[in-house]
Amino acid sequence: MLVKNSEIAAILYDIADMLEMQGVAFKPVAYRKAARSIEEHSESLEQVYAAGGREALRGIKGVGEGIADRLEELLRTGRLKYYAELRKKFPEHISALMEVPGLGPKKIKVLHEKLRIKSIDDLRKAASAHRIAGLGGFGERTEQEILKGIELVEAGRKRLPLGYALPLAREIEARLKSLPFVDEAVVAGSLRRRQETIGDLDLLAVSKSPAKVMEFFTSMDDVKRVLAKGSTKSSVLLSEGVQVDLRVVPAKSFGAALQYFSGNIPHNIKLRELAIKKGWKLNEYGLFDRKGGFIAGKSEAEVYNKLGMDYIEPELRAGAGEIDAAMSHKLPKLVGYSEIRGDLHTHTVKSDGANRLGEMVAEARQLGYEYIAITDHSVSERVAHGLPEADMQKWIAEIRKFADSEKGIRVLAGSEVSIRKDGSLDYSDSLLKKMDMVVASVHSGFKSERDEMTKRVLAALDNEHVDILGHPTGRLISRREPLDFDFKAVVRKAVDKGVLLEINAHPDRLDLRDSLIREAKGLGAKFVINTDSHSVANLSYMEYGVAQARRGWLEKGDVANARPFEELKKLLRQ
DNA sequence: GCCGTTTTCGGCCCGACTGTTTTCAGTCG
Repeated sequence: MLVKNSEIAAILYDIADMLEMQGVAFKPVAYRKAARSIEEHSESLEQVYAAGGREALRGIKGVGEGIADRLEELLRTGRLKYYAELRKKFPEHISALMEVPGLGPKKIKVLHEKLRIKSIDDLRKAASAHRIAGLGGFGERTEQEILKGIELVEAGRKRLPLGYALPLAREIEARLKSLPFVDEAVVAGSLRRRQETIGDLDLLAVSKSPAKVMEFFTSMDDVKRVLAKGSTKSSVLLSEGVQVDLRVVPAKSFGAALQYFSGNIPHNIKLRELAIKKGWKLNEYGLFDRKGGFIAGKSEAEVYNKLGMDYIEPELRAGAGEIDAAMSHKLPKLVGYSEIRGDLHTHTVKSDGANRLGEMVAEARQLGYEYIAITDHSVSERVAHGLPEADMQKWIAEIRKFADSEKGIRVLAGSEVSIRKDGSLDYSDSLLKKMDMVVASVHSGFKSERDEMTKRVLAALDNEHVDILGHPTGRLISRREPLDFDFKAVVRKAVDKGVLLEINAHPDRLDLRDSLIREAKGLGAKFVINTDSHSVANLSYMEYGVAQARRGWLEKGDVANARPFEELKKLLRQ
């Protein structure tokens, strides 16, 4: 029996919803906190429990005596009586109703009790038949909103990968900035934290004429529906199905508002609790003393400093220990977006890329890089036109020849070599030895058992020619689960053998994920941020990889390709 | 149900928007 963290979290969220529908106070918050922290925990609870028992479960934030009991039962038996009991009180599909915007536990409770509504289908029928308007607290409008809400649910609003959401948000930001009555416009929310996926886009603007800004925003060409429109805050749904929220504040509140709208929620709650302890109040307008006197708010740094801590970079605002670190002046000095000096994992038309060697190198030069490694696929990647041994041999020679004629940028010849089922590599040692750069990656057999996969990856790391472990967990965001292997064992081996762990910057991968980066750093690992580019345009993905590294608390010194070539060389295996 | 340089008991973030309301509850982020 295998229970994934995400499944456990889903059960806890479910419990929270049901408790809320029963009108239970505070417990829902506690269950949600625990669910969230389990979701974000890098190690599977099964392993946590196997290794450290109940005490180890208690060590997870938000898990106290009560929830530890629930988890223990769930992990031991695969069932949870408490959950089953609750489920009996509610129809099977009722939690689906929570997905409908505008419906929360209170309204759902009324709908269930008065109209016996227990599914989206029931809801649609009741609303269409006008049976909902007239119910206490419900009216004509609510009925219409419910019908629209059902449409939204069924259209399936998915979370957007960072790499798709950020350009879109920047485009809207630029539109706002171009307005004469807008003094400032910035991307906030989970986008500013550079979270790997984004639910909706949040923007913040400064203006003396908020009404005009609201008017412009809600009547943009690509607005499909206006979800809310107020004097300082509006939400719209764009035609491509993305929700965008915009808030306007006065200049003196800009810092406080930016702080507030950048979140995340646990981070903000902690800050406000700190303010309360000092007898103050923190909201989006500023930090205020007992009498309502303005203490800070113009800049974010001001707010953090007055609360007794160092400025915290947005990527760190996850409620994962950053506030304690900021108070004791122990925050990392994060690797900067402009500190990357090269890309060590790229493809060309020789295998499955879209651009030629010369074009890739020209673009790298354009980006100001000191070096780039060309790493086309190895033989067993048939669909990716992986090169047979002899062809790769020639290709390496060709790249070398090209490299010799290039001034001002170093071109390294290598390959992204597939790790076979048995842990051996796709090319002979004699060929690997000739390469400047060997990126070893798993491309097949993703479903292998944990032990087998662990052995496979460990064996690959034992090959003395491997420089980098490519996209280590193999996950594809919302499409493919990460490989199951003993992460600690793999990291320890990589550290021992001097293999760099890749942070793959492709928006669909972002692999390693933030929590694993942090864990690996704790074990002494060194990293490299690569784009895995299959075209010149892909080289710009580097930004997302750096964001991921920053979310993993990495400093410049942790990242091999933030170093000049001579230093990088020392980090690579000879 | 969780948690503690104000607490092992008594708190638990805060404000905008909406709709159905004559002063506010529910939802959302």
